[in-house]
Amino acid sequence: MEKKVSGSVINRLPRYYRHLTDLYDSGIERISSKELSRRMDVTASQIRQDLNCFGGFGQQGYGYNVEFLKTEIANILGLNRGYTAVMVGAGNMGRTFATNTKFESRGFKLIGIFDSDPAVVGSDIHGIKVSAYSEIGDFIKENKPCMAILTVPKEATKSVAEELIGYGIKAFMNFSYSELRQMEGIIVENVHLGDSLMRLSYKISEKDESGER
Amino acid sequence: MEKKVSGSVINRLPRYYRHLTDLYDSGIERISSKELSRRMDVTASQIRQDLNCFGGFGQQGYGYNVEFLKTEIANILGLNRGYTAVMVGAGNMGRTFATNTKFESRGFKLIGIFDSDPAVVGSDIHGIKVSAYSEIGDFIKENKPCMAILTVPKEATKSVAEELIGYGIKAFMNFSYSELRQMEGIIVENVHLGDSLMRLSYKISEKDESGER
DNA sequence: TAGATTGTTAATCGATTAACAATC
DNA sequence: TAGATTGTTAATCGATTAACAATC
Repeated sequence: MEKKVSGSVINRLPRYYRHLTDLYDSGIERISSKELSRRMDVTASQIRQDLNCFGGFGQQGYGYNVEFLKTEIANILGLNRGYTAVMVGAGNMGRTFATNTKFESRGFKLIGIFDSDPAVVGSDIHGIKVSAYSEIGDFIKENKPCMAILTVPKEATKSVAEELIGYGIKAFMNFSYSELRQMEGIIVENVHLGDSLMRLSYKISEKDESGER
Repeated sequence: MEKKVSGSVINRLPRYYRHLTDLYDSGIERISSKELSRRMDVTASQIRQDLNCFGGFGQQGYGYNVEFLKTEIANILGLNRGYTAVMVGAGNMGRTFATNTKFESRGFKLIGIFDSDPAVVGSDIHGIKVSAYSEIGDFIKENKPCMAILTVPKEATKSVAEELIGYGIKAFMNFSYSELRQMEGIIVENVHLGDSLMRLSYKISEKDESGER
């Protein structure tokens, strides 16, 4: 059995992937850990350590081939596995996230959107027709998506998640204010945009105070 | 000089605040670190260590008074300082974030929204009239907001940020795909919702593989 | 008072950085 | 070959957990 990769490393992987994609798109073919560290504001040592959790992707004296490394990280992240996802909640947040997010280049294909409000059922979001929430059970049983994005009011979060787990959903991206507890065998990413505001508030306060004295 | 509080602690503060708010709203008056640790899936030791970076808010044999602790954390986060913010970009993301976010309970008051597209200038978002981007300089000089939320296309991010820094903006919450580099004296929170998708993809892949063997 | 639970120190654990031999 | 830069080990640093005396 391979040794488990630490959460800190995994959290950094998407950022590496983004930077390599940018480098690739701007036509840069090779990069050293030193140059990448300069661009990303991290140490070169950390980059080499992180990558070597998964294998030796570089070459002494040369650095890393951008295209190769980008592809390897995509594989590590599982971005080419064609995972499918459904979204529950076709309100503002659901619409915006479904429309603005490049799902396919982040590992998922969004195959269904559901809402319980008859007023939005039938409308079109980014090429997907919103279905009635009552149909989600049959849809999941038939199409077997592994992930669900929850953009529902906070009161509904827990019960919706439990229902979907019953249908076989194994992972959630939860946008609602209500935190989804960790559950055995279920993968959860809670997104809290308000937390970023509070962190900004803290950092501004902190600076204000150091400036005052 | 007080010793600097570590980034790990600061990152956890908003989550403590959310949980205390929930406890308060459900009428719970006191809580022990042990009970809170159970609810939050962290260790009681960590909770006590974290809080004691800022002071002793509890009482031996009793625990913590929920209302008092909530208020103290709000003060630590600087949520009552009435910071003001402007938003640049009145597209989908801007609209949704402006509409769905309880700014005032996260430390900020949103006082202006700006866009360069004449088609959206003049429209109303959550009670705020969208102004022409060309007017933002005068607005900032007059109203002195300290923070700007960027929901602009990635090509525009860097130049907009530089312009706003010129007008005196000191902190950014950046939603665009393009990462804003750390700059001397400027506070930056980059939000990357796509990263959460990639982390989910990684975790699903990881589980798939362990299941296969 | 006795029981509970904090605040805080000490021990452990893990993550980051530094250093350098291997090697392209 | 000489120079550059990786992969990897060792050293450092910091964060988390455990333990317990203080005390409400």
